[in-house]
Amino acid sequence: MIKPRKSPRGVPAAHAAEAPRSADKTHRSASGGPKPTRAIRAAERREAIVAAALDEFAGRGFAATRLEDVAKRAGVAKGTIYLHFKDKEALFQELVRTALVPLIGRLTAAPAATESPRAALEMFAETFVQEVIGTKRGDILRLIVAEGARFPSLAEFYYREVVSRGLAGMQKLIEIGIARGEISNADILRFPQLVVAPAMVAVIWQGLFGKLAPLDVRAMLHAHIDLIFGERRTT
Amino acid sequence: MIKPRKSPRGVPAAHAAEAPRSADKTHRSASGGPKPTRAIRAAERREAIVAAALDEFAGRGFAATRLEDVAKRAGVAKGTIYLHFKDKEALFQELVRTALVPLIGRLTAAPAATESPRAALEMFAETFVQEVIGTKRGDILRLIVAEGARFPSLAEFYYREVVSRGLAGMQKLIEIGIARGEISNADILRFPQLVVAPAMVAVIWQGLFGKLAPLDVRAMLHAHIDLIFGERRTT
Amino acid sequence: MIKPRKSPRGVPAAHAAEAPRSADKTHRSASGGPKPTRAIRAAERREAIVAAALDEFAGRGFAATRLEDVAKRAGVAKGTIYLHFKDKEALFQELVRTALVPLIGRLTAAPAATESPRAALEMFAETFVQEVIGTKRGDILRLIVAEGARFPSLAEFYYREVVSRGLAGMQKLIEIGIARGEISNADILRFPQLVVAPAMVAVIWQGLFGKLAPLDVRAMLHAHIDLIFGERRTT
Amino acid sequence: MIKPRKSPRGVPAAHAAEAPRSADKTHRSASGGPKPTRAIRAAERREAIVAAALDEFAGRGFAATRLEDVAKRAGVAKGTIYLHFKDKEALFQELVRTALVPLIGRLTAAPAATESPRAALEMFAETFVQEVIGTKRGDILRLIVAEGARFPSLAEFYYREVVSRGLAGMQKLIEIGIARGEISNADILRFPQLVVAPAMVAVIWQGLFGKLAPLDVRAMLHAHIDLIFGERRTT
DNA sequence: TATGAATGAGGTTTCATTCAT
DNA sequence: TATGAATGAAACCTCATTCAT
Repeated sequence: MIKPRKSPRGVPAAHAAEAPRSADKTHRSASGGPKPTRAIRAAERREAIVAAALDEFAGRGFAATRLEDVAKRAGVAKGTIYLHFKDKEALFQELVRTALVPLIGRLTAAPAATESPRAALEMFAETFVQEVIGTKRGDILRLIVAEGARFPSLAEFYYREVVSRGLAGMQKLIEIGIARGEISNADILRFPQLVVAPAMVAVIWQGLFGKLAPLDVRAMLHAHIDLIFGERRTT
Repeated sequence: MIKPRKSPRGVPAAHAAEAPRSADKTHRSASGGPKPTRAIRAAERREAIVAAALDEFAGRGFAATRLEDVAKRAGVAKGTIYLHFKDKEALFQELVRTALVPLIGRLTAAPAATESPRAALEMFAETFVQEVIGTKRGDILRLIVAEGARFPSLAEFYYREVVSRGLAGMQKLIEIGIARGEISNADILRFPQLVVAPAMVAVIWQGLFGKLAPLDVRAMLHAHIDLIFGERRTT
Repeated sequence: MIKPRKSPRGVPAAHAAEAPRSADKTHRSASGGPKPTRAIRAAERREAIVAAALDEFAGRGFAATRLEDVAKRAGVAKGTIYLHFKDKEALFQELVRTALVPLIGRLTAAPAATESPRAALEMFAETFVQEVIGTKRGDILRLIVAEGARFPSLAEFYYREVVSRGLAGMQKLIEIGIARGEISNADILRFPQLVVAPAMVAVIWQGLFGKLAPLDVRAMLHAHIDLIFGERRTT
Repeated sequence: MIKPRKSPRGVPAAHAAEAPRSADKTHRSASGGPKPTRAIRAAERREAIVAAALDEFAGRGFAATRLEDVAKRAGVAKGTIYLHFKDKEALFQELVRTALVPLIGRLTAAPAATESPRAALEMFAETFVQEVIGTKRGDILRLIVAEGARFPSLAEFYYREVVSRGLAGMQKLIEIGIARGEISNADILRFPQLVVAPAMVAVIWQGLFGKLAPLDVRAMLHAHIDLIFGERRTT
């Protein structure tokens, strides 16, 4: 064996992180289609790189992540990354951007789906707990919080694509709630951030203190919904 | 012992750092006070280093900060940093720790004001707006959010010294509010995080989107207090 | 001995670079000529590669030239170059060699014109000005001057095929001139380099300083001929 | 045998090149002065780097030279180079510039020193043979010829500081020669390059063909002087 | 035969850390 | 105690070369 060159002189690593995805040379694209064409293989590799990058960036932050580790984890050579991404920063930004697409879908789908604002918020909370908290999507959120200030274009993108849309959706919901008399505090309308704040804090909490003091996120979000709607919940 | 270069440009190590020197605050005033003793000068340098480190770390994150820049900003030589701190990581952790002391003081002082829970929260909000938002203290908060996951000992310290105490204080306040009938939703007691969440979100918001979409933090926090107390505010 | 990454699976290694294919000039014209045979197409590609290589090598030098750029300029894929040339160095050497053939032809043809030595030299000068200065051939000359020291076999080839022949021709010319009494300084016979030196210098000058201080090469070479023949020129 | 890394992006070898200057830790500055101060040591290191760089660049060209080799040869660490020079290119340009200073001194001193133009030229030739041909200075000249086209600012510098001055000096000399009737061909005045061309060619010749066909540079330059002055030399 | 995605050695450059002064 | 020149391990990125298609 070769000893890949990890922590210089036996310094721990602090971050369990191996198991290169052996790159499944025989894996066909998701559909059971014909044998993998070159294009399909390339797309798979690109995905593997992005997935590996997510793990590494989320675990170490942008500056401390080594592309060699990303490559190893993706099961490709270092140079291969550069066939798909101009440089480390492009990979990082692309990662966040592409990872956001399903996140946006998930979360903006929720409010649109239902009748009552309260039910919509509860569905949002449930979706958030299931699909964000403790998942890669949560890592991405924390990544943006952590690195956003250093990547203005990324912060702007995130604001434009996720934050402003999400908040606009929230405002719609709140308007309905106010109109129906379910929400009494009309000021919330000006600050839809108040509605989402506990979800953000939950993501951060789990990242920082999850090991020390796990948080019952679902219960917390429900308590928050009760607060907004000014009533006891039945559950 | 050898251990020449621990984490290259890198992060972790994860174990505890050194105990801060007793940091004599005995300032010689600018006017011709008693001539600065060696100890005083040393303490001043240490402070200068910490202050410079705060600026640099807050602006670039841990990994991307160069000690040379810290030294330059502090007006000392690179080597001097190592007379005061074991290594980059020790400086970083020390910085956060010492910077937290006044932060803790500030914020836990507020709730201590006794009149009404609502007044206490409003005072907390006002203090937060004035002393945290847009200040170095806000930078520290964001720094912890951004780097905490990579420094478990720091997260633990922060949880123990700030978070758990702050939340305990909040719980006391909420209890009083519930006892007085000012707060109707008793579940908040289980999740004092809900009370602080908007403040956290405000700090993050200003860091990421402050330029794009400034947030009226004071108004938002007041709206949140209204929400908690289930009534319109008079101001 | 290790020989880092050569032929990965014990493949023989492929001996020295090939002889240029007979380079059928039978261009298929754009209009519907006879359909290009495979051999013709291959020869055309090879020529395209060499032509592209000349441009790139002349512009950047050997080490700084990227085969990808050569391929792009030649309109072929990177791998195709390796179907025609063993490696980068073989392409380079081949380029210089094949490019020299017409150069040799051109210049040794000139002295062959028989009338008077002076007329021969003037014809040489004229040919040089028209066919070398400011052309690809000039680039090749500079390329040899620049890289020759790093490619002894190339320098040797150049010396054998071009320099020694050219100088021998010059000596013949000079002998005639001396015999006719047109050249009084017999020592030039020992150093035919003296006759060619200004031409070399002109090529270098144009390459380095042509932009800053253009040189009237033709006039300079004529002045030099006057010098050799010890008289004013009539033109 | 180990031969660890042949010529990676690079060129050849073709250039015996080791023996790091063991950096003489105890060597005082040239004068037998006091023990080396930090500044003196720093200057010595800088000189060692420049000297090593000259050897390497002259032997391999700019692109193919590895700074690691320069460092090794200079007896310093790789990083040390960057304490003295911004990057590889800065080192290269600085090297040529500083190396030119003594060259300029040498050569322009010569013509100024004497009475008759012929004697001046002969002294120039002698100086050139002794101080340039086969020396580091010759390497620099070839380096400029080889790389100048890729470093326009360097070519310009060389033109301004060396070429234009040298040619102006030559013109003065020629004027005197013409005035005295020693030089009959007045056209040379327009092309002082003609006077220097053989020297340039000699440098190139020795670099490319010196091993194959050594050139008696002194004799050649004398023959050239005879040519210019239209007479037999006595020596 | 032609392609170009993939490889990975190796190059330049950075920067935490040391240590002679 | 303070300095900052020096170190050298790594990081990012390039590009000659290979090989499956």
